[in-house]
Amino acid sequence: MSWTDERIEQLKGMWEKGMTASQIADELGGVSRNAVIGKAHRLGLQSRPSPVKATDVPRKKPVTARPEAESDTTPEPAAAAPVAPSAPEPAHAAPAEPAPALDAPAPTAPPAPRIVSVGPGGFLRQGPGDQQAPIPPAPPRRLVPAKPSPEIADKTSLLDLTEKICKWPMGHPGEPDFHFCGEKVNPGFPYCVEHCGRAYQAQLPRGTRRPPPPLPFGGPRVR
DNA sequence: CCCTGATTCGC
DNA sequence: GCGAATCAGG
Repeated sequence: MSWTDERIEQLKGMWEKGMTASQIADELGGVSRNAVIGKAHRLGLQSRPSPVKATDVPRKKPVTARPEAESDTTPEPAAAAPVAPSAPEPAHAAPAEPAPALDAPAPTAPPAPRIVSVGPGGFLRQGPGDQQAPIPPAPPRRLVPAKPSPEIADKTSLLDLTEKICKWPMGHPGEPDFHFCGEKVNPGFPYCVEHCGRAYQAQLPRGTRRPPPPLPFGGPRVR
């Protein structure tokens, strides 16, 4: 399997959405987890929250270097550049939703999002006033043509989307019957109540394949 | 053990 | 450029 433009695109998207390399490899099919990671690096995508990068590892383990008979007498004590304390990541801005413009850097007070409570799926619920799309936008996964809806006559097209109607995709982009849910949204969210329930589930670790809460239309593509 | 991402290096 | 092998950590 080769890295076509489309597959690279998918990789990028999934990687940025926070999917694990395994999930991505799974989804793309025909590639291993390592392949995905390797490709991601080659693409310049880099290390988002890696669970394994907690401690600073100076990368001192050349696998094939065989440093056995290494008589290297230079532990280079102060040779390394004094690492300047890197500026901590500012709040991970989540430009998820419509909100256009509004570029007020607010250099003085970067207010932390006011978390009011935690929703059932683990997503953060915020006050009705300052509601914004929760952290990672919905991860509608790849869908498979399970059953073409017969009532696509009055379908909701891309042009019909507003902040008030559910943007849950129905079908596949590019296909003639692709449309959107079109229901009334759960205020503050891009989806209706029902699809919010699907969209904002905590990313299940991994052992939990998603059989119980069935995906919109069939689940990952099978190969 | 399972998982994760990172890195290396032969192809 | 690709990805298996390997490493390192949770």
